[in-house]
Amino acid sequence: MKKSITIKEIAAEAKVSIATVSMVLNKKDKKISEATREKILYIAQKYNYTPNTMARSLITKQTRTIGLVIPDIVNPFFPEIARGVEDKASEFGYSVIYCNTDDKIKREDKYIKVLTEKMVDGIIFAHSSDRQMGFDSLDKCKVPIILIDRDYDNRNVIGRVIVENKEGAYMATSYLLNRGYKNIAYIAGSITTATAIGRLEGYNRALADRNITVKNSFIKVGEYKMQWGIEAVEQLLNENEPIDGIFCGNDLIAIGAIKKLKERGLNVPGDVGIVGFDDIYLASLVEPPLTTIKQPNYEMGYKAAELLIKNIEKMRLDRIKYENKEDLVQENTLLLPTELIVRKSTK
Amino acid sequence: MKKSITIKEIAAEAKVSIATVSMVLNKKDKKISEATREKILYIAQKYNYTPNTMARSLITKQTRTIGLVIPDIVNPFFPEIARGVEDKASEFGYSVIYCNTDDKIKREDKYIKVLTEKMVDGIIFAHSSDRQMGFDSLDKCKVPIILIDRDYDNRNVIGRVIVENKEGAYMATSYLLNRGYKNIAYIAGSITTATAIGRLEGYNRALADRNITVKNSFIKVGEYKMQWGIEAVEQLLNENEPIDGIFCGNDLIAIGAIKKLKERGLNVPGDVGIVGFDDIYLASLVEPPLTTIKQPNYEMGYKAAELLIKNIEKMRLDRIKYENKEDLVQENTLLLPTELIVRKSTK
DNA sequence: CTGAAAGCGCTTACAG
DNA sequence: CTGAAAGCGCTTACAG
Repeated sequence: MKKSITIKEIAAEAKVSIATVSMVLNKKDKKISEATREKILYIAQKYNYTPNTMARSLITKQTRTIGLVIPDIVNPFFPEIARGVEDKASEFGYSVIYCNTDDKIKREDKYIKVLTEKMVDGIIFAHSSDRQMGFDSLDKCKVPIILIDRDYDNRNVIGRVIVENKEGAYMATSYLLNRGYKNIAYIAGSITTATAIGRLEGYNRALADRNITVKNSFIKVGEYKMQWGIEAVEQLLNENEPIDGIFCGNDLIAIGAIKKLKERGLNVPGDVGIVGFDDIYLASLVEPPLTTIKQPNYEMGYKAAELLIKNIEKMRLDRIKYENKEDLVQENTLLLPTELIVRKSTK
Repeated sequence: MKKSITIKEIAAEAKVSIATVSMVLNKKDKKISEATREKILYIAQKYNYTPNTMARSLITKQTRTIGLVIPDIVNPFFPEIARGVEDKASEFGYSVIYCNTDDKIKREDKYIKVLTEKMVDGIIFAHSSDRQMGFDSLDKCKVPIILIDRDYDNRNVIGRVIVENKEGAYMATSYLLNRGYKNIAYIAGSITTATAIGRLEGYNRALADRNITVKNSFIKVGEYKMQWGIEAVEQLLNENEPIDGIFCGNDLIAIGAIKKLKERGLNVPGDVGIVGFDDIYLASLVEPPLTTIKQPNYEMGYKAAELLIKNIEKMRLDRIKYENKEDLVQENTLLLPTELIVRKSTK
C-alpha cells in the first residue's frame, strides 16, 4: 500500500520547520501566520497526509484506545454491552480492542497483558465467574480497569458498573408469587459471584417476605446456558416436590427451561410460570415470549466506557497516580436499576 | 497506575547496553552469553517489565492489530463473524479493533481513516449495502483490506470472502417447491449488492428450472430487519395473488414474516412454507423453528482474518507493494458454501 | 559476544 | 511568528 508522507517531508516542501508543521496539523496554530498555515494545510491535503499516531502516542503517553475483555461476543448477553462501549468510546474519539476469554482465567490474563503492552488507556473487563482469587495479573496491570456486571472486591480497579441483581430477583420472584404460583424453583447459573449471590438473595427474600420456607431442593446451580435450563427442569420434574414456577438465573436458562417444559407437555405460563433475567434480544422472539428482568446492557457498556474515559482524562489532567484506589472505587461504582418486562403470547 | 521500567533502566542496572537488553528480550539472543542473558531476564522479571509496543511499531512498521468494520455487532448476524476474526487473529498474536458503522457511509469512511491513523496492519470490512460508489476513502486507505460478505468490484482491496448466495437461494426455493408449495414470494433485504443479486438469481433460477413464471409482485424489497418481514407479509396478504411459500432474504425477515402470518391465523409451515437465510443463533429458538440456509459466519470471519494476516506477513517478507492488486483479488477470493438446515417443531 | 549510534515520526519546552 | 534541539522507548545495522 502507498506509504504516507511525514511532517518532515511536508516541512521540506513548505520550507518551514517540522515544529511548525506539527503545530498547524494539531491546530495549536494560534501563533502561526495565515500564509504558512494555508501552505502547510494545502501540502498535507495534496499528499493525503495521515498522522502516525504511534509516534504521537510515544510522546503523549496516550493511545486513545481502550480494551474490552468479555467472555464471548457470541453470547447474546454481550453484543449490547460491546455496542454501548464502542458508541461512547467513539464519541470521545477512542477506539476499542475487544477480546473473547471464554471465561478462562488464562486467556483473561493473557489479554490483560497484551492490552497493557499495546498501551491501551484503560480496560473494561467482564471477568470469569471462576475468578475468585488470583488477581495477580490485574495487580500487575499498569492500566486503569473498570469492572462490569461481575463484581468482586478488588484493589486494582478504579470503578465498577453493576446491576441491582437483588432487587431484580426480588421483582421476578414476587411477580410469580403475585400471580398465584406457590412452589417456585430457582435455576441459577452460578452461586459464587456477587451477581449470583445478589440474585439468590432476592429470591430468598421474596419468599421470606411471604413466610414461605426456602427449599434447598428447589435451588439448582449450573451454568448460564440453555442446555443447563433443559437439564435443571428435567431434574426438578423428576423429583418428588412439585413446582409451578421457576425463576431463572438468566434468559438462556429460561429458554432452555421452556423448551423442556413444553416437551413434557406442560404449558408456559399456564402450568408453570417462568421469569428470566437479562432481557436479551431473543427474549421477545421465543414462544411463549419470555417475561424477564431487563438488565440494561447497552447502558452498562455505555456507562462503563464513560466512567473509564472520564477517569483517564482526569488522571491525565491532574497528573495524579491514584494510588489510593479504595476511595476511587467507592466514588466510581454505578448501580443500574433493573425492570420487569412482562410479555404475553400473541397466540 | 505504576509506570513500567524501560530497557534503558534495565540496561543501567545490568550494566550492559540497551541493544543487548533489546536482543535478549526479543529472543534474538543467540550471540549473548548465558550470564548476561539471565541477568537481564532476572531484572526484567523483578520490575515486571512491559515492552512498549508503540516504540517497537514505530520502527518495525507493524502494529499486530487489525481493524474489523461491521454495521452493527448487535445484529445477530455479526457476533459470529467477529468471533471468528478474533479467534484467528489472537492465534497469530494479533489484536482486533472493532467498529460499528450502522451501515452509514460517513461512519465507514471515518473508521477507515481512524484505523489507518492507528496504523493497523489490515482491515476486514463488511460495508454498507448503500455503498455502490464513492470508494475514495478506500482508495486513499494505506492499509490492505479484505471484504467480507458484501462484495463489490473494487480496486483497492486485496481479497474477499463471500458466500454462495445464488446456490443457497436456489436450495431454499427448491426446497419449498419440492414440498409442494407453488406460489413462492421472495422478501429481499436489498437488491443492489452482489449478495442480494446472487440470492435473487438463485430464486429466479429455481423457478425457471421448473418453468414457473417469476411474478414481479411476489418480489418485495426492503431491509434486512424483522420489521420489514412483518410489513412485507402484510403487503403480500393484502394483494390478490395468493402465496403459499416465502423465501426470505435473511432470518430476521423470516422471523418477522412468521410472526405476521401467525397473527393472521396462518400456520407455518402448514399453510405457508418459509425458508430464511443466514442461520443466526435464534433460528432454532423461535417457534416454529426456522428452516434456513446456513451461512458459515464464524468461518467467514475466521477465513477472512487468515487471508488478511497471511497477506500481511507475505507482503512484509517480500517487501512488495502489491500495486497490481487485480491478480491478488482473484487469488484471494474465497467462496464459502451454504447448507440447508431443516428444523421441525417439537410440538 | 557486546556497545555506540542512528533513527522510526512525532511533540514540546525553549529560545529568539 | 518560527526554528533548533531534545527526547518518547525502542530496533537494527555496523563496528569491534
